[in-house]
Amino acid sequence: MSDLLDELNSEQRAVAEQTEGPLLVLAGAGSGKTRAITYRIAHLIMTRHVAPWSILAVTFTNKAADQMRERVARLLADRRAQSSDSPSGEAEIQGAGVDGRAKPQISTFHSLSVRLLRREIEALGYGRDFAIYDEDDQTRLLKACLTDLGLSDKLFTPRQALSRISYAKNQGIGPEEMYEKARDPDTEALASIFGRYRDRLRAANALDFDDLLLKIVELFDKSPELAESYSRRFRYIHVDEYQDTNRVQYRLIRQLTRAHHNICAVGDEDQSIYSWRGASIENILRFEEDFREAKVLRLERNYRSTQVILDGASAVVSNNRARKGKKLWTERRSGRSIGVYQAGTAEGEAEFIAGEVSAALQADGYASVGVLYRTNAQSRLLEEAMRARRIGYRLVGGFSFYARAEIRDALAYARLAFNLRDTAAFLRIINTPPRGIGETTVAQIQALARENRLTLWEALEEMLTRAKEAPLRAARSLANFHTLIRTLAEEGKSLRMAEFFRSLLDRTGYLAMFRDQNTPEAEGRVENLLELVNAVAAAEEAGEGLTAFLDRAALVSDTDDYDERARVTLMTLHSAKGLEFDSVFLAGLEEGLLPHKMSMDDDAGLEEERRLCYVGMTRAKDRLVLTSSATRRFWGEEGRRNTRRSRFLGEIPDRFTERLSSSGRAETNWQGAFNSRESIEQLLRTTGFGSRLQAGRTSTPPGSGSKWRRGNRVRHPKYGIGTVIACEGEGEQEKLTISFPGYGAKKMLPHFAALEKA
DNA sequence: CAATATCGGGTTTTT
DNA sequence: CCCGATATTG
Repeated sequence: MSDLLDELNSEQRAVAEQTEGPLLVLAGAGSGKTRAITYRIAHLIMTRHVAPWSILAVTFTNKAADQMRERVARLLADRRAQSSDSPSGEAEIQGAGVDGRAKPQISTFHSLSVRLLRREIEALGYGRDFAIYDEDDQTRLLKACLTDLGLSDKLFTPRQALSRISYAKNQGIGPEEMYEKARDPDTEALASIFGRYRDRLRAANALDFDDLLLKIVELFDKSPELAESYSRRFRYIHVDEYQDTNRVQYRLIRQLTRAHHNICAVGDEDQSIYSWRGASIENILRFEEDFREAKVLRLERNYRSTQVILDGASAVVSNNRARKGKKLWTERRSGRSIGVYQAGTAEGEAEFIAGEVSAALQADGYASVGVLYRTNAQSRLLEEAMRARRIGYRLVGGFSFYARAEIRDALAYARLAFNLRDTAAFLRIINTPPRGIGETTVAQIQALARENRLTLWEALEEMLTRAKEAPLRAARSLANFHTLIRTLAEEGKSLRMAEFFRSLLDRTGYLAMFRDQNTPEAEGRVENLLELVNAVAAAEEAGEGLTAFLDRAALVSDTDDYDERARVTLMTLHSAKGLEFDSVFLAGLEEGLLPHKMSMDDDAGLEEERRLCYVGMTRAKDRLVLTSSATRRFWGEEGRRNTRRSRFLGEIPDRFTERLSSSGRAETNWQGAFNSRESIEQLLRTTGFGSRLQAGRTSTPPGSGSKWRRGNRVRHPKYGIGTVIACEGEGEQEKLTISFPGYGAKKMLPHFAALEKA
């Protein structure tokens, strides 16, 4: 039998073969951990003949889950095709059906929980048609709670309150406990807000994101038999990004492994960047105590980056104390030094990056480029610079499709039709489009609901009944709205999904509202809505029901629409985890930005910032450039503020870096000190003269045609002057062998090596 | 009740 | 600077 695992290195292979008992895999950046897991799953199915449905893999993002699912499917398909004597035989033995139960369960924590809860939640007194509240819904609800309690939003902004509530929830703390532990009146107030928030969520038969995990854990606590039965079903459990699990997720994992200890946790303590969301690095550090018979394996060979990038990144992260420590290595010895550039202004920084990106794209038509930054606010300047150079880019973060108002409105109609208790959906669309139900009327409904402990929908019906005796101005509008939603609820049951949505958009007058506006913006919204119908139709074709579709829409996140084909991607460091690019530009390496000022006061915070920097650096395969600006304007401030270079830059030894000039070329260290525009600018600045030198520079597209000949004298940023002794290949593949006095012969790609004729 | 004008406050990271 | 929340007008 041809061995599947021959395609792995020996460390990865060990991971795949260690199928029984607890296993902790410490996998460095770029060490092929996804590969190890996917092969492990395939190995379990193909070689160990484990039933696919008894395998579970949990990830944090939909993107990671999709990718893993795809890769496993491909592995299985390839192998089945290969065992040609029984092309269908094996599949049948595995019980491959169309119901999906024959596939391994690969999903995010959140979608796994939703799946289980849709089946089991009645045991907790919720209806199975529960709604999922996203941040938008949560904020509305929280504001309503503040009003209920007669509190102004001065004390806490809804956002602040929510984030503290969320943190508490993830620590497993409820309102009562928060109240008892409160040491100050603010926290006491927060506890009462929390309590009200919880009650109103429940009354709306709704769960917020945190509840999705919390409730399943609660359910398993309440019914150990149920936990036991799920644990027996999922006999082989994999957890990706284990370092990012929080307490609730940890408890869920413990519950699911109670019938066995077959857990394979994969993580990297150096990439733990979600402690602010309750993730605890402790989970990975104490794995061996939790599971006594645990085996620990390390993946330390890196397949992604060049040695110099790895060295630079390791140098930074090695300043952290809380880590198990590991040594990453690669066979990609040669590579261009890490570029370091300091611009005078943030605009200049963005222009520099855009220029470099453009050059990289010209040099290699297939190159992928990641432009990474700490805060979303930084994206604006970068976007502008990209547009100025007509570089196509994709922005991750910001507003995803399902976060757009028009899409959320349309979904709210569907949600309300499906679950009449859904308060957030009700409030969202009761007067969208305007149908004569104004603020005052809505307030009346809410008051009625509150007094009589009714849902908004029931309160609405009650008002209609009363209106028969005492006339009510908005009665007609309310009755129309009532009929509308009733009709939709009916249609939701009888019509096919795509039809239902088309009818919904039509009956509500929602689509017509935009069509009438006749503005380009409204046109875009119409298009989005039609796109939504397409998405619904596609889901229907894939056999997905309305609930499943709405669930998925609720759980999509910004990083999910990351498109592998986009060549240039702009995103935050957090979103970049798990991705890789040929070239990476890391912007804003300044004190206060990276490390961010909100987390640089204590050691734990600072270490997390350092890990963030590490994550960013290790996304790069061939080229890494770190940029900063000497001044920066903070949200519309009049003047610019002077910045200080990030301490992380100082943690990278000079031998791994090269200072870049504004043309993108490496500055020769001593000679060129004051002969570039950039350094003159710098001089003027430091001597107190404002520089008016503006960026009218022309970026020199590198390496067009073969300009290298044997015998050429060349200058290399790191090795100095050398002589070309051999040329091979052409274009991007062109490879030179160069002899440098004192370093010997080096092979290098001029495209990456920033060679200059000397 | 809806549409437009003005004001004030806010940015760390997100499933 | 950009957004949403409020005040004012039609």
